[in-house]
Amino acid sequence: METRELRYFVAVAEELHFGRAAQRLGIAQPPLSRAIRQLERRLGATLLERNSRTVTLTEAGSVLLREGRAALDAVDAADRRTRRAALAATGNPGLVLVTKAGASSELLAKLLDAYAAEPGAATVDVLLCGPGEQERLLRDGRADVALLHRPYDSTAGFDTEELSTEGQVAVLPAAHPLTGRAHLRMADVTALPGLPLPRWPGPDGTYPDGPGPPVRDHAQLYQLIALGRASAVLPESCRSHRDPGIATVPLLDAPTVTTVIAWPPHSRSRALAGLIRAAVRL
Amino acid sequence: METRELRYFVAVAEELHFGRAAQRLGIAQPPLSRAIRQLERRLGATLLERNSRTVTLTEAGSVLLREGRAALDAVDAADRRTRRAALAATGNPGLVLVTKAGASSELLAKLLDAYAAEPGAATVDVLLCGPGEQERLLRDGRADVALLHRPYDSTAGFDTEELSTEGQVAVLPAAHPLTGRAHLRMADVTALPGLPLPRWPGPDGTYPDGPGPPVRDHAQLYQLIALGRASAVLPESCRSHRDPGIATVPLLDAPTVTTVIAWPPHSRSRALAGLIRAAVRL
DNA sequence: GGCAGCGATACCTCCCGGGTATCGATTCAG
DNA sequence: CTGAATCGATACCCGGGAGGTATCGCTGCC
Repeated sequence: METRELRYFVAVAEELHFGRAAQRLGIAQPPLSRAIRQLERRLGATLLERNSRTVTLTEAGSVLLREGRAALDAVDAADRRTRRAALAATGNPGLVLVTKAGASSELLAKLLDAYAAEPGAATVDVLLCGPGEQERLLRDGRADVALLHRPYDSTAGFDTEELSTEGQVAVLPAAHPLTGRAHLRMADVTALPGLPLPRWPGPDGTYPDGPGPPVRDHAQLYQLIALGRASAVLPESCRSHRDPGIATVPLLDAPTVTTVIAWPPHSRSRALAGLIRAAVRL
Repeated sequence: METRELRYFVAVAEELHFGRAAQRLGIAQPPLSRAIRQLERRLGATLLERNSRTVTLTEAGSVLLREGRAALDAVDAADRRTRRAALAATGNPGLVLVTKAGASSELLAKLLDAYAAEPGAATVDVLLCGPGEQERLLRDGRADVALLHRPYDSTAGFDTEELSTEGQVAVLPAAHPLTGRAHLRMADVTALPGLPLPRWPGPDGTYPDGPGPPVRDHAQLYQLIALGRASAVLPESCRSHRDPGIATVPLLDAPTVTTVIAWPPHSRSRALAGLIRAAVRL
């Protein structure tokens, strides 16, 4: 199986429309139809059910979509990491660390300081992204290491070390009556009239249906909360974000959040090993 | 990057010889040379240092060898799992479980019994292989789930659940004087005159240099021990293998061995989930 | 210095990936 | 019920590139 075929199939499987998929791939529709047919013949499997009006995935098709994405990520990672390794030979053998924008900022600062203080430390580029994007960046080689937050982020397929564990707090507009309480329960927060929990985008960039306002990062979220349009449940460390319009109340029964440092298995560069060592020493 | 190019590069990087690599790939040498050059041009990296007499890997080349193997495994896995999914639609949605030949046999028997007793259990094919091969089989889709033994096997990149932990024992010929002792230490066993520890093949199928006899599976090993030609350090459960020519003595300071059930992340078939559930209940 | 081994180059062939034009089926407007 | 629109499949053509053969050039080594 060639990566070209995989890319074609993934495009069609995501669009469920040969014309749009062809457009996205920058080719005409007929060669795309042929390529998919040929792929099906070679696999001996029907991947798509097409009745000239709608296209749907078969069982085998969804397996290939999932596995094919992973395989394409692995190929992309091979490409990028090789390029980086070639650059490293001439100059800058840096690391790329990715984390959610607005999360674990003091932990990250401490980590970067601790690592920079080590002899022979490499430069660390910090990449901020929305929630759910980190796994992707780590898998396809755009990042070398990530700070993830269980149970929100999945650590499946990565090596990890736990860095810290913390409870969660309710984040409310400062004027809200509940801010006077010493503590709350999840049930108090999930159904606040007029203060829905926000919706975060999924891995594909689209927002799930629901009542809350769509939100891309923590800055947006804080602003919406200060405006009295949303509430949130966040790790305790978000309290370091001082904002007069926002108050936090401890939650007794929210799941604890574990911050972990994660990296792709088998990647054992000296720089990465040093960063991980610095992290576990924190 | 196309998988064809990756296959070509991996072949050359493993053989370090264009002629042999071309033969292995079933093509002539000139197209292979061209393909590698083109790959290097596109990556903007020198992968191989060649001086018309010897070929060596550059730093970037070893990165691409490691990452490329992983990517090819992922592509192979996509291929195989899609084929299996297509077959499953027509008939047999079975699982393939891989474990080291001769290890954890009673645990495996209990697991298979427990799972088979569940309603709606799928058929489980058991694949036995040499040590170090399991990770490969799991990564490239030839197996769905494995029993691994830490710290001997690496679980990097897989999801795992611990099943059991046990100490290790020295395995000696029955006639050996040390068999009378109540217990031993590692130092007593590693340097036994005339009874070297065996050599297991590495992931590439070749044997490391050393004194011990090369060994492919546990049956061979037991035979060599009974013949007085080798000794071994194995998990306690190997005592279930009763053999009059063989005796075991507890080791006080050997690392404990943890048997884990491991599967590729993101693979969540109903059958696999059931097997894992049965395993953790044991 | 001649020879053997090995990778690179030159040059040719042919397959296959991609394009355009068109067909056939299905859906929907009116 | 009919015509138009939409969409995937088919027919056919073209060009690039993958692969083959012949050969060159370099490098150790008797």
